Amino acid sequence: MNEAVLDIDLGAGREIFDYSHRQKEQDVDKELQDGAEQEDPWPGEGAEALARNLLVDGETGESFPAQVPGGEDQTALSLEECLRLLEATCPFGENAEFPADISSVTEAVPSESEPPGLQNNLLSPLLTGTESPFDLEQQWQDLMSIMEMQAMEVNTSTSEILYDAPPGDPLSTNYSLAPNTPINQNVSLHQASLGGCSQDFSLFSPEVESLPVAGSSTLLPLVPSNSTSLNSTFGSTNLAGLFFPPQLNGTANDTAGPELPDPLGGLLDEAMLDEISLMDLAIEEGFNPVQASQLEEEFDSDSGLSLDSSHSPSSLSSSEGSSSSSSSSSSSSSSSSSSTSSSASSSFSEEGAVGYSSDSETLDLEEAEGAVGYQPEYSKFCRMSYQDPAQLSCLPYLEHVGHNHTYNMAPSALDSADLPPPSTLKKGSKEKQADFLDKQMSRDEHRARAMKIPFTNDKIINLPVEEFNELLSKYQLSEAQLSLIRDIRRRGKNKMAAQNCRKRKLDTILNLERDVEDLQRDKARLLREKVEFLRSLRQMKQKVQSLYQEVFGRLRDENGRPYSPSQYALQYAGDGSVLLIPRTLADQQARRQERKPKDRRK
DNA sequence: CTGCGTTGTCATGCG
DNA sequence: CGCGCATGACAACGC
Repeated sequence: MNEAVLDIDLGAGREIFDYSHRQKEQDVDKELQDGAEQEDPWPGEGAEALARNLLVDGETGESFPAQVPGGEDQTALSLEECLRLLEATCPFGENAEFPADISSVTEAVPSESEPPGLQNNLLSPLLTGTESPFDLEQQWQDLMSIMEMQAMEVNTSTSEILYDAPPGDPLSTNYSLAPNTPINQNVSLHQASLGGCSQDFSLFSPEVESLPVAGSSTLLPLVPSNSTSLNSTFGSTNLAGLFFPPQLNGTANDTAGPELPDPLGGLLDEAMLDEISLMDLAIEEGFNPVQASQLEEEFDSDSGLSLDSSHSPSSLSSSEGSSSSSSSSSSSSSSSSSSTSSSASSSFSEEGAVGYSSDSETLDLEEAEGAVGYQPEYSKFCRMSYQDPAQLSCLPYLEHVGHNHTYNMAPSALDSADLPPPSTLKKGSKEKQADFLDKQMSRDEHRARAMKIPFTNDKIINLPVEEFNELLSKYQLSEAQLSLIRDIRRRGKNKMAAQNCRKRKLDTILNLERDVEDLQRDKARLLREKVEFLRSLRQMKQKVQSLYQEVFGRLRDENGRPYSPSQYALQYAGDGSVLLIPRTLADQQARRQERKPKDRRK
């Protein structure tokens, strides 16, 4: 949307920008896809190997002993490789500052309030958080928008494929799996990032999870260190909970997606894409506006585009709001075309008015043919597409064929026409012809003939002012004749002006429709990209969580017993070390950490 | 006959 | 002020 506004503010038509712009977009898309592919082959055994290495890694002096020496509350351990591994799998590229970003996985903290049935209390953190309703609305809007886009795209034969992914497409594969995927949908990742904090803070503290969302949920920046990006959209998973029985959400471990070799990584991936499976359903079974609107009401969505817009081919009014700002872009083309017409009208042609000849006319129609939707209107415009008045007047007999009300006709017709109305004419071939030709005459031509105007109406109308005055001066004309001539000229000019005006209006409408389609495509693309980002993000978080579990599970106290997740937590320190600290201490630090962003906002 | 789309015309405003 | 143009509104016309 912003793009469109910007486009218009620049005063240039979209046609000018679109090519290079879309090239760039496609490049970005490619890069994003590549990034997503790279992250997929997550080494399932990586965590294990990592943990093994951690026990012996003394490289940085941050290693931790496999056996914690007696009674120590804090145990330093190295997660350097863990971080490195995560960084390598981070879809956001080398910009990721992972030592800071790992703190963003605070929702992965084993929570004391978790149900006791979970294994070691370690599996749950990432999967059982509470979801802020704040994001639900946003997510729902996005979802509705995507569905809307797809309903439109499916209903019309467009060259652009949005979610009609090929059978091998990872996304679609996942989406179709989603409804049967028994995983916890209540994933809370709102407090995903605390990046940029130099102070020691609790890693995986449950307290942090209750933090209010610190950022806006507008766009998803590419830079992972931006905490708002992580906050923005992870509520989407809760959407799945709306549609699938809650009992499906309880069990954690399950099959991984085909493209997700690691068992843990696949979990969230499938869960994350639940909402997209709805989109697939919308495509395959047809979008149900009633159901959607009910759900929409449930979330009080204020999605920018109305659902009806995708179903009503002539819903120009519904799209006017979103495209009203783009009228200036179409007006630019209009002005250019009007200038051509004005310059053309200055040149005199023997017969027929020089009408609005827009170069964009054929272009419009051609593009409209391949455009998304609005096919009925296209046919309509085809039917009423403007005939060139000059062409028409060159073929006067054609005027009788079509639905053409023009009163222009060839000068030769003047000779055989009479003033009395056609109904008074008698039978006879000549009279019939006269009748026919008489019908071709405009009222003004009849009047001109009646007033014995010595030159054709065409000259009256189309001659430049100077030549026109010259012509008038050549003849001795009465005041009535001069008045009629002036009226004829005025009406003729106005007639052409009206035709041009209507043509412009049609062009404007077509341009606006194209703009709407472009914007809808852009919106769909952005939503797609957003989903991709979310998928990557969730995978990353899943990996961090599994690493946390792996590391924590391998910790042993002086008696060789594992630490209780309810009593201890791992904490990431600013210097790169990871500490094992009591929960109470971690909670305190988490609360301190929580207040800081709040104060900053004030 | 009615509805609708097309076209011409008029009135008006603007440059 | 006249002119040309643009455009909304209206009416006529044909299907």
